[in-house]
Amino acid sequence: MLNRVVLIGRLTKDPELRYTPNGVAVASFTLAVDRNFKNASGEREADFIPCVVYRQLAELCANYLSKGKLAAVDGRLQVRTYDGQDGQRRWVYEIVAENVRFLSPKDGNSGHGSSSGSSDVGTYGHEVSLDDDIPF
Amino acid sequence: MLNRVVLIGRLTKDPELRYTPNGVAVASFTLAVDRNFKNASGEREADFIPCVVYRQLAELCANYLSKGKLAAVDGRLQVRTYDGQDGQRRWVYEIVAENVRFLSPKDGNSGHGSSSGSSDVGTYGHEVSLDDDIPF
Amino acid sequence: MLNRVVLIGRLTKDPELRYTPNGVAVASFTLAVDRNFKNASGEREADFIPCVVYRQLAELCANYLSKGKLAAVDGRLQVRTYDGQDGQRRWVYEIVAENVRFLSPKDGNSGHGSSSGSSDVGTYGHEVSLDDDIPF
Amino acid sequence: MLNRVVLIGRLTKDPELRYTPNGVAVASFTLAVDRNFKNASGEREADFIPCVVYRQLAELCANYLSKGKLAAVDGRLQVRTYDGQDGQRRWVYEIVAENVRFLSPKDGNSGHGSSSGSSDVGTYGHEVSLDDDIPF
DNA sequence: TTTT
DNA sequence: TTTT
Repeated sequence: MLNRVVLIGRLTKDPELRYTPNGVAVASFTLAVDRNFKNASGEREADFIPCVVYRQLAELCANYLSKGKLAAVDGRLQVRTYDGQDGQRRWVYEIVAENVRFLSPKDGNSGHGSSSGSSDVGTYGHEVSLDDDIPF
Repeated sequence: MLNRVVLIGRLTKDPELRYTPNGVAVASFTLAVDRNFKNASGEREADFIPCVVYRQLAELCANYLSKGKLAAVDGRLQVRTYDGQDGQRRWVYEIVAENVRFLSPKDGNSGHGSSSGSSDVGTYGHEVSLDDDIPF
Repeated sequence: MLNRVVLIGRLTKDPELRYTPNGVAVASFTLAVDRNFKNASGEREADFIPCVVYRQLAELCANYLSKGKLAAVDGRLQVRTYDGQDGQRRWVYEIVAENVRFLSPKDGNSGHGSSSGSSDVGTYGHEVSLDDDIPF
Repeated sequence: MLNRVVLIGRLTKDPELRYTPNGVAVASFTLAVDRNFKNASGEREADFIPCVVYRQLAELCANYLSKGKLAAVDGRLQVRTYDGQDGQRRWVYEIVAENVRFLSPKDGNSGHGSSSGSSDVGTYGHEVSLDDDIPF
């Protein structure tokens, strides 16, 4: 009926970009979302939450996001089921992202690779949206 | 950093109520959350999403909810990990509910069991909250 | 950047249905959303939150919703500004609903009008969606 | 019944910190939340959304946030009513924040004022939470 | 009264 | 292992 998820976290790796047989872009990545409480031994753990994105937004994610980048994901929690090679049924939980916001400063063009870690000064919280020109 | 989930769906079974060794009530149930699109064969599928609730709210859920009842859950997605008896690492995904709203009419007192299915006329969307008297 | 609102409440009146000059249906209604805490004098107050819906969903709301009905709204908070006839600038806050779920049992066909108040036994939590057939 | 809002935007000004007669800290600020569509003249507008925060989180906001900073707010939409000096009833809409995430890099200590605009390299998306040590 |  |  209603299924709404909002996450803010950091990518554990660079996103993976694939294409479906019919050519639809699919990006997947995992967000490390820090919990806001500490465990028994005083450490702050994180939930590692898989996310998938489709179409144009997938390609934007593959371009703008990389390991360690901060992102906000707005979507729904989807549960898929499949039968493992051992005959066991497994469940896959993942967030199907409808919107992704890139919250890390854009990497400066200082010549090295995109997931270089320490980023130059740049803008962030910048606009990358698929909903352009659709007032309602 | 931020982890927020809101679901509306129906309980697939009566909730299970347990207590931790230190006496904290824990209720668990699965919500069937209908998707708002149909699959290739024209059927509307559902995501089956496990939820847990703690303390007083757990006991309220055990009292008010039963198989087939409609409920709204507001909480966060938590991922736990454990090692199966086959030496394989498994992941458990579940919504830790911070608020639960009971959206089905209260069962009338027509004498039979709680998950009797067809419920009498009653009120619903009624208030059951743990946050009473806390203005902010 | 990100603007997400989920509400569950009851309609304070029947929805109003209008059409823009270019023929787009617009439904508006106010949800009374009970707070989950009590005020100083022990009463539970509600927030009265204006909502607008466009296009096909507007017409569904006009058909399915009426005063007192329970509904869930998923959308964004929008702030419009206008200048009053007294030369004062005013602000309008409203939820632009992207999804609406009808949580009250459907009115039975007992012959009287739609906002008759006491509803017959019926189904509820039923599916009314615009997103049909759009898997992603 | 259920009232959940998540926003990401930039502060239009430095937060204002006050104290209630009984000594409760209250911070207020407005978030400029860019819309993800453009208006008729091709510009991207923003919704300006007032937020309030209480207690310890208020003081954290006053310390960490300033004009132009990016923040995420998780809370509820509250509507207050008051009668203006002109005898007219007015409504105040504001987000009562239950959690705030600071998404801008921390200002470096380069000696100048806090809202100096261009911030030095620093960490961001850092943890500032009131929920520490509360596992559930 | 509005931010990048 | 799944609900209306």
